[in-house]
Amino acid sequence: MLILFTLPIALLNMSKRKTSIEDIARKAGVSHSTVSRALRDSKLISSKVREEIKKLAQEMNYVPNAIAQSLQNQRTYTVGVVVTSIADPFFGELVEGIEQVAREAKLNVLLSASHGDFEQEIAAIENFHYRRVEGILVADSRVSKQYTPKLTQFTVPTVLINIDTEDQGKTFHSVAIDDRLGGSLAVKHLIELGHTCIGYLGVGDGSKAAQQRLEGYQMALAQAGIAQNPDWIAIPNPDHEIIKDLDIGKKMLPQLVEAGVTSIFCYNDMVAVGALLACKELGLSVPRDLSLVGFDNTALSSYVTPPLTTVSQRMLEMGKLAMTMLLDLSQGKTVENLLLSPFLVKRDSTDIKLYR
Amino acid sequence: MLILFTLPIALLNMSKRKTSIEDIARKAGVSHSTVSRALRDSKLISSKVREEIKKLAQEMNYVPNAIAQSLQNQRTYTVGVVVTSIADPFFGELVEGIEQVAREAKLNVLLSASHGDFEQEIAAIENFHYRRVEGILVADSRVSKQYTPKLTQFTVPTVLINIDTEDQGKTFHSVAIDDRLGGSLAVKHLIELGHTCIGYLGVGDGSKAAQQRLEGYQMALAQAGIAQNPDWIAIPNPDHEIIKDLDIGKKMLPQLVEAGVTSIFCYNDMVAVGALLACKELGLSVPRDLSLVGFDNTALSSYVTPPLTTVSQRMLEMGKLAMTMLLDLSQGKTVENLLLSPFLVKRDSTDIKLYR
DNA sequence: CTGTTAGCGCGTTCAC
DNA sequence: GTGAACGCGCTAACAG
Repeated sequence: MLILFTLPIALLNMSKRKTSIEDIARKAGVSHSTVSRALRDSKLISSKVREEIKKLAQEMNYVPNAIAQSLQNQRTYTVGVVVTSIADPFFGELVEGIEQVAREAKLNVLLSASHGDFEQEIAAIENFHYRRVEGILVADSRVSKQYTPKLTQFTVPTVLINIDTEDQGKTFHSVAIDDRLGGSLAVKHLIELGHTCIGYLGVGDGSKAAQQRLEGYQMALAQAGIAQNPDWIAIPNPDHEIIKDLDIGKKMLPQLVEAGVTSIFCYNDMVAVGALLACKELGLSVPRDLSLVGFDNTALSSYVTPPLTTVSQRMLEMGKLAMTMLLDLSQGKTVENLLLSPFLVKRDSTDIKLYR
Repeated sequence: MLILFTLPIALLNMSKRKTSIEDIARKAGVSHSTVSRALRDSKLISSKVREEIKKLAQEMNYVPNAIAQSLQNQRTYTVGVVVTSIADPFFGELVEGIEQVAREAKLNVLLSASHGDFEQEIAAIENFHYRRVEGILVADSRVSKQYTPKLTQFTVPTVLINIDTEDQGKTFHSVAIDDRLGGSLAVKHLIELGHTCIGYLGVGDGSKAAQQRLEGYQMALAQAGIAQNPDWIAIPNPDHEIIKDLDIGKKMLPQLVEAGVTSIFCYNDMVAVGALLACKELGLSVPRDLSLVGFDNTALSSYVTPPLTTVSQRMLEMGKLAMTMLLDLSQGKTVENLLLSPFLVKRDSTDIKLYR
């Protein structure tokens, strides 16, 4: 009878359930708390039995159970990260940065993709909450403003990345890139090269980035006292089917050339590459006939011909800073929102204006 | 006395600790198990108190504790993923695929980067074990063979991605790309275009991929009955300082041209782009004077001029398949290792051989 | 239908 | 130095 009962239990233990401190306690003829102490190098335990228990644990290849520990410690050593798309090299860099400093702080990263969908973003964050993460990072949500009501319930430190937080409460913190400065840098560079007919080639989403880069463009022109021409600004109608940035660059370039610009600041590298391709079709030489500046400093920008002058986003750094901020936050420190300054990367797609 | 004791506890509850089913049970005047059942829609509970409890839970904005549930269920609904670098767009795509099917299966993804370091890979996997993940995915480890001894201890289903498993035991499973076939596809394409002097431009790491792509090249030539020339194979000395793939392409191209090839199969897109740049410097036109084939089908390949003919890796699909395999595994199904067939993407860097 | 009890694996008093 | 007992939050078995 006794055998009939112990057999299946033993089988279960062997097959699936991992060894616990109770298992090794039984084998060592001590109590489970002695084992717990021995494994944690408590000085209360005689060094003799401590070594013995450690050896035993090794043999039974014991692996402590983080779940049980979490329940006891009230700590999960986990942070949650939400990005719109993992495949986007941009967010890849960002997550890399986050993971690096998380790892140093002995924290693990739980990753979720929202695909730009509001529902999925909320679901991901609630799930993180459910799992008791110790911090949350949300990157580049376009629907961020709808967050506020739902998110204020959350007690977990949260930092938003590349989201406009000007109108947010004190609940959230953020690190973002200064797109206005970026646009301004690009245009100033062109001005320094002697250009005065400078175009802007943008995209039609209503994003904060799009708006601010354009503002940077206008600011730089105004500061230099250069007259602005509406025909030099090309932005596709937002009603249009969503087309790829590359195609936007391709299709919109001719009208700017037509309008007489000698240089163009493009919303991003993709648009710039599109413009570059269009130039080739038109028989225009870059930078001889037309100077082009991109934005983002994606890997792409250095491999096209000619390599693109562009504005660097520093996503890796943003990830590191955001995670560092999260760490500070969970230690009760007060933090300041960060607005990172992008910088110009000069390559070969820009040159001094030729007077022909 | 009683007040002195309850006050700090109450404060603690208010400040940090989230509301538990016990909290809401107390407020509702029922037992905690009644609350548990009500929340889980047990039919044992009268619909009246069930609704009442649910409303109460809502008000106290109760969020169940996944940790406590895990301890009880013996399930974590978590899988661990190890990649060498998250920033690499390649792995970004892979992880995207993994996350997509994980999400459908209600599983969360714990992400770790190894940076190609053996120690870190092991550490990541042990950490996953410690956290009781329900499955592990490891991508592209070059030191995979050293794994076996350590990893056989693990009972968690594990699938290896893009790792040669021919010599591995039955403990692990894998999905990988057929590099040999890929190389063969590329070269066959060149043969069909009339080329007979076909070069191979490779890299000097001793990876399985490097070796098998070269084998594919040789196989295709042999099958077509085309004579092989050692001078048409350019592979940098592995002793050299580790240089970037792009530079390898740039530096090694001239010697192949010298040797008289009319087309080249490059180890990857990066090498091919390097070769492309070198061609420009030499005044060679691609594909007029020289046809070039890459490997990987990175975003890059479609944006250079001319767009690169290349072999597609399908990382997104690999991620999906690997995760699906993991799911099957944890359901006790028997699975077969997968060897994915890459396919050729024809673009503009290859053309029929011109007789001049 | 509902309450009581036990237990998931572990850390931690509090006694001995 | 060591063991017994309790609690972390929850589910499930067993009583009523």
